[in-house]
Amino acid sequence: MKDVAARAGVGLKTVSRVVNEEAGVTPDTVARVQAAIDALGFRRNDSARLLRTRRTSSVGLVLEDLADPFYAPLSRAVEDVARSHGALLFTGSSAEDPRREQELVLAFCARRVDGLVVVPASDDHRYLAPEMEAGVATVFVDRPAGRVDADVVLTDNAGGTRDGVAHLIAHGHRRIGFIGDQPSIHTANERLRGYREAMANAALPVLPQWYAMGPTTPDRVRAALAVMLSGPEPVTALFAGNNRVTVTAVRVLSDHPRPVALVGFDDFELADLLSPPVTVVAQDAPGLGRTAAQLLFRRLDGLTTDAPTRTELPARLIPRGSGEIPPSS
Amino acid sequence: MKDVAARAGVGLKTVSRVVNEEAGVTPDTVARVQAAIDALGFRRNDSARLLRTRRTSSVGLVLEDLADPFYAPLSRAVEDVARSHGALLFTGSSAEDPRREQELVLAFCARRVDGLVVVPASDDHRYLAPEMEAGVATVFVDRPAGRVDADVVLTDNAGGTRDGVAHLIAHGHRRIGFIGDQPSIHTANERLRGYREAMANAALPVLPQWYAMGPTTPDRVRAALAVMLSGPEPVTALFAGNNRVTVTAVRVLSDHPRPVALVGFDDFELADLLSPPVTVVAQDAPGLGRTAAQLLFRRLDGLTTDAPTRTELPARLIPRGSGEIPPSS
DNA sequence: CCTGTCTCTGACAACGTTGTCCATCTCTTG
DNA sequence: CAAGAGATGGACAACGTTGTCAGAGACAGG
Repeated sequence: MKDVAARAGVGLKTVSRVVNEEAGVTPDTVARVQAAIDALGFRRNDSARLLRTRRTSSVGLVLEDLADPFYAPLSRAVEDVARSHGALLFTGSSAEDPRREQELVLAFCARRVDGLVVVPASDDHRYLAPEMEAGVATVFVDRPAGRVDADVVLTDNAGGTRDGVAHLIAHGHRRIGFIGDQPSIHTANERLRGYREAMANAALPVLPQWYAMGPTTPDRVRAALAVMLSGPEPVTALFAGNNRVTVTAVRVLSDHPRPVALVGFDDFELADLLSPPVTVVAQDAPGLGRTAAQLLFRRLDGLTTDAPTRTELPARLIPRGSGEIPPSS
Repeated sequence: MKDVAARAGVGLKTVSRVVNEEAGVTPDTVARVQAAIDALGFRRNDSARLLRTRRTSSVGLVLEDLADPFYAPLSRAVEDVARSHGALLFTGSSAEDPRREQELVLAFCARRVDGLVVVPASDDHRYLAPEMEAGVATVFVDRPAGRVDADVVLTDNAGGTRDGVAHLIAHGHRRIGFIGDQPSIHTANERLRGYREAMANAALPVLPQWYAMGPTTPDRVRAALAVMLSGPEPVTALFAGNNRVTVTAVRVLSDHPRPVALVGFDDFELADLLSPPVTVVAQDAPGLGRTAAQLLFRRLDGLTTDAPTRTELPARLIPRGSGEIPPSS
């Protein structure tokens, strides 16, 4: 910038004015400065600029896995909102590791991002309190924040599961299984709760061998399914607590002698091409991201200074076939 | 930092030394400073730090769509490499729009990223030349750079397609269709070339109605397929030029009276669960990202100052069933 | 006790911008 | 013609950090 000023024969501040398109510069001078800028290939250093203005026009996004088909559209939605507000996006994957989450968040804060969108991997975010007090707007998405008061955008996991299980009950099922993720994950618990509620609403018992919570690796899911499908009171339908469970269940059930109804939480591409097409309870991943980001910018722009809010987006049942299979004994 | 220094009763520089764990500070002083840091909740401002050190420890990633199932793993791989080098990642989606690509790239450069990984949306990157000269390491991935000399990491698109089409030929097909993306996209052209070469190698003719290039929306693909499958010389097999084409083709072909063999470029989740399971030519998306990022950091760390390189990663044929269907007339 | 060496510490400038404030110049108006 | 107003331009400090360099003690040796 110094060089540009020298070459154009003007003061430093005048160049700054031209670069920022401020008023009060003669067209003639503007042209001279512009020429110098082009000649020198000058590009403003935003780090310095932002050091001065104390706004970085960037937000940080921490999620579990950038490559996960559920989170990828979410991050794209956050990006789109950020772009429309002229902000750039830092992204990072926590890989479900609380330490990595914290590292990323603090690294973003050290870069002085204006705001954060976080899919929590931990249940204790007190480490964020000083940052939030210092003015870093923060929105948690998909899972609630832990021990800190902040905006939260969630899917109605319990409600969605309730609907899905009720759908199975409406099709005549009485013995329904549930396989969910580790109980340490909030959404997994909520879905289990929805399952229990739906069963209770229909005055149906839940046998201990009918539900399983834990890591959703294929072999664990297989094992859990084997238990549910055998014994004197085998399930005639399964609610799969997430994507990975659904996929494994499809594989297992296609080899099973008896047809078993299936509803899965989370939609996935090609669900309608499988045989039978898979009935799912779909979350609105882009909606989560969009809502969270919009909330964030509303705070950043000072349009909201209300107390933190909790938003729940509905999940939508999409009947496709596998959830409408009648019970068979 | 000033506050910390005041509170600890030491000089500014001493605090800086403690924060950076530099040697030459009495343990006693370190403790005092550390206490002040904790008490004040101080966190170093990296923007300022990096303004001084002229290294931002961040890289920018521009790709077509963060939410695309092909690019998501690629970006995750770039992120992992960046993390292992202590760098953070800016991401942005160009949405296949050259103007957006340039905006993003220049915004990243204004932030003074150390390096860039770019999936080009344009075929002219001369605008990057000044930045690269100024020291921004740049690697292009998935598609070659335009009018600028830089590192490039590609998939062997032509070779992969050749293998896929040869596979169909080996299974007895003589009339093979090809549906690809817009000719303005480099990979689409390469794949078309591979198709032509494979046919030529087997001394097979390629009728004009057997191949189609253009936007890969479902209805256009449907239309193209309808043409190929009708007439006096209908194709008995199809090579689908990308993911979206494959999916649409699966839908159309499942309704088709005559079985038609199918090989698709790009693997996708659940391809093995469809009936028939879909034979694909799989790219190594994480490999592309990893290779590109490693190349980037090798340059950043000064381990390589050679001329820009061109790396081609092989594509791998995965037979699953749909590509092994014999011709039927 | 003086000198030299070594260790620890701090003052100061610099990084590249922008905000503040003042100087100058050119009009307009009384 | 003087004075005021408005437009234009520049000097300087500041943002929060680090690199450079020199000062202040401590300690050993002559």
